[in-house]
Amino acid sequence: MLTPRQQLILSAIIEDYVRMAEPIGSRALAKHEEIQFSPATIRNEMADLEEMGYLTQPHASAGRVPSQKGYRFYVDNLLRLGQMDRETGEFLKSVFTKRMDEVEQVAREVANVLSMLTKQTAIVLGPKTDTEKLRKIELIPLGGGRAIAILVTNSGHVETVHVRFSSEMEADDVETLVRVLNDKVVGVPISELRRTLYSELSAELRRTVERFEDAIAVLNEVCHVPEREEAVYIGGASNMLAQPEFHDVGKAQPILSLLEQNDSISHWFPKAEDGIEVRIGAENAVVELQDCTVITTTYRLGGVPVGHIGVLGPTRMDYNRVMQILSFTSQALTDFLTRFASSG
Amino acid sequence: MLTPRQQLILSAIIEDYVRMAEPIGSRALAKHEEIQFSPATIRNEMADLEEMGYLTQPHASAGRVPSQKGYRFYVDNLLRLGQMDRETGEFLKSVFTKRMDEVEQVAREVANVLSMLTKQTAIVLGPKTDTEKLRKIELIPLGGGRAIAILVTNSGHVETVHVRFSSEMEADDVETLVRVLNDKVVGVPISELRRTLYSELSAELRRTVERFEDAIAVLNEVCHVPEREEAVYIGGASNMLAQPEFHDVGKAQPILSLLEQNDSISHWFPKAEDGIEVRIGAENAVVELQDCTVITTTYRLGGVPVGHIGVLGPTRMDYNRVMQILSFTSQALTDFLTRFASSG
DNA sequence: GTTAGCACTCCAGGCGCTCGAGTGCTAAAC
DNA sequence: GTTTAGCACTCGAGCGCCTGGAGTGCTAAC
Repeated sequence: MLTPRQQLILSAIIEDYVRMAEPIGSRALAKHEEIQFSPATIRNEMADLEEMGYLTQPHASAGRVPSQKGYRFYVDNLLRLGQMDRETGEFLKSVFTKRMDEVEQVAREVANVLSMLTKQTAIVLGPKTDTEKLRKIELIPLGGGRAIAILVTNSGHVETVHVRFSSEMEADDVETLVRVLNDKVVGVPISELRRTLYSELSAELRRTVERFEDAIAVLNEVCHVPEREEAVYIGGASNMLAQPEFHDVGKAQPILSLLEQNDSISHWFPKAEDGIEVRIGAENAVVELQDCTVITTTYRLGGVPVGHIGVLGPTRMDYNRVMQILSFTSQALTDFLTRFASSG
Repeated sequence: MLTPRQQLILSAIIEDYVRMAEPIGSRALAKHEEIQFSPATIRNEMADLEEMGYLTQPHASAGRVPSQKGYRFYVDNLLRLGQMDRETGEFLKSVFTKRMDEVEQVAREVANVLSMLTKQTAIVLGPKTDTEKLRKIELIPLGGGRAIAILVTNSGHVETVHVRFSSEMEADDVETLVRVLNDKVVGVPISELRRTLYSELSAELRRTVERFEDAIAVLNEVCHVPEREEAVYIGGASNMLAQPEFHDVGKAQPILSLLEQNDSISHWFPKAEDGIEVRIGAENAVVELQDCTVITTTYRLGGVPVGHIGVLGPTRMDYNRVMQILSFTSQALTDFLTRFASSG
């Protein structure tokens, strides 16, 4: 375990390094107000900290740089999440007072604001609409064996899905199908869609619809909706380039390229159910992120996690500030969605 | 005017420079098969070409680099758009044989494929849905003075818009409104929506609907649909970083940052109505693109331009190949949309 | 346990050198 | 007159050298 003094020094090194982006020497540290000992003492402690793996030295006559283990210890034990500065709080609050009718717009806005405030790359996942209940289904035939199914949820979210079937359906059949669907399916959560449709509808439809197979085909494609990938919104990917660690294009390119593969993001994105998750360097599953930190958290609707927000940057990151901002934003977004859903 | 020999040399320099990304010297040029004169002759011609502004020299003892004027002359006079290589053609064709039900999916796919094939950044705008005709309008009340209007066009495109009004509307009124809307508006192009609604509906609604103001509020918000920005899809923005001219992060960042401002893109994106448009360097209106070339073209639906595709990269770009690919893709996309619309 | 002092290490950056690629010019060849 | 060979010249990239400064580890004194 680290002595209080070692913890103090580790803290100071990390906080300085996050600001300066350059190795921190003993002399510089000694200038801190809260550090009352001489450079020599600091040097001794630094040597110990390095031996224990919390610090590294880029080369013999340079200052010290926090290792991943160092950051980890800092995040786990040293960080005291204080109050966020008023200004940022006010600003964040103001963002959610705008009129935003569509969830998509909200998510985009959050991604932008997060990236602005942190000067890093922000990622917003979701919200999942799985748990939302269906309000209405509409089926619009396009002719030529195609149709669009439109699903509206309680909160006013709209999903559309194109369906195909082998032949023309009779207008009567379509009407019947829509009526039956709406009878059975309104109030059912999207995630339950498949089960409900199969268990409750088959019999009914077989009786009432002439072209039974087509009706089933329609159902089948409608059932793809709950299996869709979560939507992904990215803000400030170019902020990556402003970080000194990515001044070398070769370092930055794989990461930006990773961010372009939208559908892979939800695979490596840490999705803790609760609280704030911090993945430092090699803790990330993906090779491209070995020198990055991803901090994420959840936002909720009706107490249930429905999506995630996160910030991506170099391991040299202002953990304190980013965690404060994420935590605040998550709460604000949760509140917003709650208002949104209840008024909708 | 340039002599044929000067044109030959300019061509060769550009084509070599596009491949090598390094200044081209007289010796290297003389190795070309189609160039039959000695380095000394080439040097003389080069000096002339430089004097006329078609070439520049990074420094006194370096080779020559094409200037913007040089590229412009090349594109206008020297480029003979030949046949695209079979392989690329086949690949592009295969892309459009996939099942793609939603225009959005098609656009995304095109952006990705274009960026892959050109190894540059690809941009897809649109398609505009302005000229599409309405097939159906649905109005789904959400309670609390909110509702969703769902507009389905002939081709199966779905637009949704959230509307608010001062108070509850009666269920009867909603029903009436929907019925009247559908009566009057089916078959009308989206771009004519506002005009049609105002000229044909006011009177009718005043007679039939109880809460006239609310109905008007709904119409008003529905009318925002045709005024929406065109959708923007970007593929391969990170390819930018692979170009040697953007190995300096400071050069690349402003461009990537520009690409992130989605709504500004349609302002600087060249939108020729016809043929292929090439904007070289300072021909671009935006400062960020002073060292870039943007090549764009149109795709159509029913003979009318409905959107644009383009490729963005450094001025040192394989104009020939990119123009071939864009031209082919534009045609393929036009064909696809035509099939899409006629079957839908 | 802490600190002052000192010798040591190592990198960044400036300087000078060389090498090679490429030029422009001149004069000879065609 | 046009083309080409030859040559002197220029310039930057790359390498080695040096120096200054920042930072360390160690030792000895407090």
